[in-house]
Order: sequence, then C-alpha cells, then structure tokens
Amino acid sequence: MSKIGIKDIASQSGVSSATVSRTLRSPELVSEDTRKRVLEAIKATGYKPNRFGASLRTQKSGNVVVVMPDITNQVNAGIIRAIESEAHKAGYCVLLGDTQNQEEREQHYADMVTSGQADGILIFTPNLPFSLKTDKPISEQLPPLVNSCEEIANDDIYKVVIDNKAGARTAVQHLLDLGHTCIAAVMGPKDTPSTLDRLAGYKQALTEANIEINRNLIIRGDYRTESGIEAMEKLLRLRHRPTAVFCFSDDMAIGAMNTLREYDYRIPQDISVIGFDDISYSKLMYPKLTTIRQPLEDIGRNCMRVLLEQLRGNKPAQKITELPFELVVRQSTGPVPR
Amino acid sequence: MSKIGIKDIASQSGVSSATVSRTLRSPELVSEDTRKRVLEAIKATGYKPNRFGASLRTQKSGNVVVVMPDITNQVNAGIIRAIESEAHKAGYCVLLGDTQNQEEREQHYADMVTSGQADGILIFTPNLPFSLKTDKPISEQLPPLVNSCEEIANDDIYKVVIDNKAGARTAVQHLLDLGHTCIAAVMGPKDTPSTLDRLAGYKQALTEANIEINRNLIIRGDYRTESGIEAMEKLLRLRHRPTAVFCFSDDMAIGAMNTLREYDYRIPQDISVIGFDDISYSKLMYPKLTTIRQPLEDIGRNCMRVLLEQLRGNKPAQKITELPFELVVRQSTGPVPR
DNA sequence: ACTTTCTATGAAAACGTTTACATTATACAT
DNA sequence: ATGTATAATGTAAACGTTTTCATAGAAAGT
Repeated sequence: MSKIGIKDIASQSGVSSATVSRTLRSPELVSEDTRKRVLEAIKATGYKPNRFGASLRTQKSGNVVVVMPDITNQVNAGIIRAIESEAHKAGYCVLLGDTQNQEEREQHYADMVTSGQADGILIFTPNLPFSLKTDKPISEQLPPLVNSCEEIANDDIYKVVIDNKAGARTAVQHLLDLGHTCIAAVMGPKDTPSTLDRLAGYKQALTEANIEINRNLIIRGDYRTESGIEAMEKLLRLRHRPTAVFCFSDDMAIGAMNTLREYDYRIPQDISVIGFDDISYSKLMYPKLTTIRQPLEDIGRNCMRVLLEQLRGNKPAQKITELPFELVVRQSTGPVPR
Repeated sequence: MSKIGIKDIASQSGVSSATVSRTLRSPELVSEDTRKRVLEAIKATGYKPNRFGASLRTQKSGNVVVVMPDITNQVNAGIIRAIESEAHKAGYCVLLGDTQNQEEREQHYADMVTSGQADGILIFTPNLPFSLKTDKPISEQLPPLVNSCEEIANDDIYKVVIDNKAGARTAVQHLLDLGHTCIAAVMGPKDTPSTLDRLAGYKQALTEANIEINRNLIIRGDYRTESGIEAMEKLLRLRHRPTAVFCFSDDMAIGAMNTLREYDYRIPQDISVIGFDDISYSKLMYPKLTTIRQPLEDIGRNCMRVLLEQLRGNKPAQKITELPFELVVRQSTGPVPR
C-alpha cells in the first residue's frame, strides 16, 4: 500500500531519519517542538514504520508462536485467547501454529523461532521440536519457551501446569464419597505425562479407599468426543459395569453421556459421569457435567507472562508455575444406585 | 540462538552468498554439484535463512492476519483452523487477531498489513478498519483482503458467504412444515448484515405462509449462549408463547434449550428449537439440535484461497463466493403440540 | 572567561537477505 | 576460427529501520 518511509517523514519535517526514529522509539530524546513537528508529519501521511527494517536492525521480531494440536478444542481455544490478549498488551503478535498432530508442522513452527521470525514459542504438544546437543546444558540451547497442557518430558524447560494427579484424585474421591466403588477411567492419548498423572491420581484414590484396581475399567481414549463415545460403549459391554466413569476430558465425558443416553441409562441415577477441564459447554449439557475445572484463562495468561519474562532477558523465578484446579459439582454425578 | 548467516554457509562451501540464496530460492539456477555442497553445509550447520533480511528485500512478509471477534467461538475456531491449514500449504503464516470486539484492536491488526508485517488480511468482523479516500476507487486503496461471516457493508471487497436469508427461510420453513405458526426469532447482534439477512429470511417465510409478523416474538441477541438464555426467558413470559424458536446461532439455541429445561418444558414436545451454524457440540446436546449447517471448513478454505489469489497478483474471478448451507434435522424440532 | 557537562541532532554503519548486472567459461552454429 | 548464445557464478546495491558515534550549541560550574 503506502510507500512512504522514514526518510519521507524526515525530509517532510526537516530532520534526519534518526530523529524520526527517535521520536517514535525514545521520545524523551527529542525536543518538544521537533517531536511535535515529526508527529504531525507522521499523522498527516499515515506513516507506519516497516517492521522488517526495524526487526532486521534490532534482531527482534515482536512475534511469539504458539503450537497447538487443535485450536478447535475448547481448552486450547480458551488458552490461546488469553495468550493473545496478554501478548497484545505487551506489544507482541501471536503466530498461530495448529499442528493437527503432524510432526512436520510442529517442526515447521519451531523453525520460526530459530529463523528469527518469532522471539519465543509456546508449546502445547508433548514434544520438544528442537534438536539438542548433549554437550551443553539444555537451557542454553533453547529459545525462550514455555510448555503447558501436554507436558514435555524434560525438567529443564519452563512449564505452567495444574496438579493433574491431585485433580484426578479429587475427581475420584468425589465419586468415592458418593458411595461408588466400581469406577471406570477413560484416559487421554498415548503416554503423555498429563494422562499418566491423572491415571496415577485415579489409582491412588482407589488404593487409598482399599479398592482393587481393575484393568478392565481403564480405557484408552484421546481426549476427543468420539473416543468418549467408544470408551463408554466398551464399558457398557462389561459384565460388571461401572457405576461411575471418570473421563480425563470434558469432551470425552460429553461423548460418554451421549452413549449412555443412547442406551437409555439415566445420568446420574444409573451411572455417574465426571469430566476434566470445565469447558464452557459442560454446564450446558443435560445433565450439567460435574468436572474438574482448569483455569484456562489463567493458564494462558501465565504462559505468556513466563514467556515475556524470558523475552525480557530475565530468568523466571521457577521452572514450574502450578495453578489451582477446582472440583465443580453439577448434576452428572450422584449417589451410587440401590 | 544460531548466529550463522548466509555468509557462513557461503564461505563454508566456497561460493558466494548469492549462490547460497539461489540454491534455496531457485535451485535450477545452480549446478548440481555446488548445490549439493551448499545443501550439505546448510544441513550440517542447521542454517535457517533469516526471514527479515529476506522480507526486507522482497517486500513480502509471508504472513496473513486474521481478525476475529472471539476465537473461542466454535464457528470462528472451525474457520480459522481451515485457514491455517490452507495458509500453511501455501507457505504462509497466520497472525492471530482476536479483537475481543474492541475497535482499537481491529485497527491494530489492520495496521499490520499496512506496515508490511502481513501481506493480506482476513476479516470476520463487520467493520472495515481502513481509512479510504473518496477520490479513488476503493479496490485500489485496499490491501489483499477477504471478508466473511460478519459482512462488511461494502460491495467492493471480496467475500465468502452463505445465503443467510435462504438459510433462515429454510429453517423457518422446516418449522412451518411441522405445523408451527407461532415462531419466535432470536437475532444476532446489532444490525449486522448477516443478522439482518436472517431476519429477512424469517419474515419472508412467515409472510409466504400468510402468518403475520409479531414483533414480540423477535428478540435481540448477540449470538452467545447467555443471550439465548435471556431471550428464552423473555419469550416464556409472553402471554402467547411461541411453539417454536429459531435462534440465529447454535450457541443461543443451546442457551435457549437450557432455559427451557430449567422451567420444565419438553423439547420438542412443548417447544421446538432450531439453531444456525451446526457447531460440533450441537449433535451432542440433549435433545440433539436441529440446525442450519454452515460449511465452516469450506468457508475457511475458500477465504484463504481467495486471499491467495490476490496475493499472487491475480484478481479473483468474482467478488462474492457463495457456499451452500444445509438443513440438518435432529431432535430438537417436532410437530406443533396438540 | 574557560573548561566541563548536557541536550539535541545528524551522518553513517549495520542488520541478512535477494537480485540486477557483470563476468567468465562452455557449448554451439556458422 | 569466429562469433553468439547459454550456463554458472560473483559483485554489489538495495530493502527500511535503529543506533553508535560525532558534533555543535547551550547550560553550568569554577
């Protein structure tokens, strides 16, 4: 569009380009009246400094890239929204990296930060897409980086997390308190730390209650609705059906409830369902879903803050910032039948 | 991170930086063996060309910016996902602009394209954040731009749309076919074209059926769940309650259904509800929501394609690309009571 | 009155690419 | 053998900023 550059402003207001740059970046260095003159010319022409010229010189892009497996997912969407908001406040732009679970794309977005197109990266997938050399400390080889949601198995990177194990334990304890003893679990994908932690919490709650763990009641899912549907179908075929199901995500819980309705089970009279996340649709389900709330906005905000801290050249105080979860009891869980 | 530049690769493989650049950008111009040598050096060092150097020279950023009111919204999320995918294929990156309905932010993201930080812009809000001069044709003053979802009231810009009026008409016709005559409408926000079109479709269907339009049955909403809840509360207070409600978004329909359940109405036995959008959660509701499907993925893909066409310097064939909607009948609509 | 410090500005280098132009070597046609 | 087209590469300018360094004038300290 506009072809006007800093030099045009400079000549138009009778100063050098250096002064124009200064009026924009460090106004305190330029006298009041020249400043006014320059600002006027800028306003009159609608001049916007070209970012590439600036970036090339300063070696800062002003961008951060966020790598997510699926932005359509309510958890991810909620988080990225907060990230964007926080980034915007700090003058950063966010580059959206929806990986669709393809490694090639993860790599591609990671390259953006090594090629200088972004100054930092937020990773919500369980992989670290940077090749590391073993002869140097990891922290020296990585760009400003924060990891959340799907934990990367590496203790040397900054993370913002919730206590998944305790969250799961709380969920199961809630069911236990209602008298359930036959409690199924629908896990997340693969062997990601978050899923493993939740599984550990599930097991801990049961063993603490002296209930033996029944492998048939533990089903593998992938956090998505469809897998919740399938998991519940499997569970219903069991000779000893569970009276309660703990799904590791709300989406799966919603799927599970759909299956239950399909086969005429009443929730929670026949079977209780509890989820994990508290996405916005959970409270709109019928029955309203009991779940463990993740503070999505807080997670996003803190991710960005920890990243900003690094971008400013500081070392954040701690590697891990842990945020609180919360049991929110609604109507999908009730006392054990009989 | 890495401080290696094109010159390092050049000296390392005994050629000039020009040749290195050529091996990357136009490999056909460099002989096979030098090409191999250069590629080797690049691989060995992990060199990534600095985007700013390149962009500064070529005057192309390789970015597009998408401006949306709320990325948390399933419609927006679905669309942006397809955009990202298509952009990625074409070698573009997408800058996320969640405006949170603030004009300042809209402006900010528009500036990215005028300042060269992005080559094109996709706008999903009803405003055109560019100042135009009246003495020139509009198309000459705008950057590559595509508008969708919330139509901008300007016929000179590229849009991808569905036929909102026909969609609404279809929805209402569906209710009419079920015998309903007292049909409420819950509108979208403000006086955006999309909402106005849907309202027109609603009115047309009714007048065609010789049903008088009752202003009390038309409630203003804002597409969000909360407003669906409130709208339904208003409707239930009416002396002559509607037997069917057409919500201009699924989110509002979902809210409306919640209100209905709260006051013990049966859906659809007492009151039918139909939505608009077909977000993924609609089929998971109880009862499953009847709605008008928007082809979100198609919309996103086409938006990006029309933009790409412009970015390649071509004029897209038509200003408006219209995509088909589809009535999907599920369980939230049924015959009129009695 | 004379140095010293400070303030406001300008000149010019630097950032890392791409590419127009120039150059050389090679193949081809006559 | 001569000239011409072609292929492969190098040289250097250009992109639009920011910032170091230098400079000039003003203010301040003696």
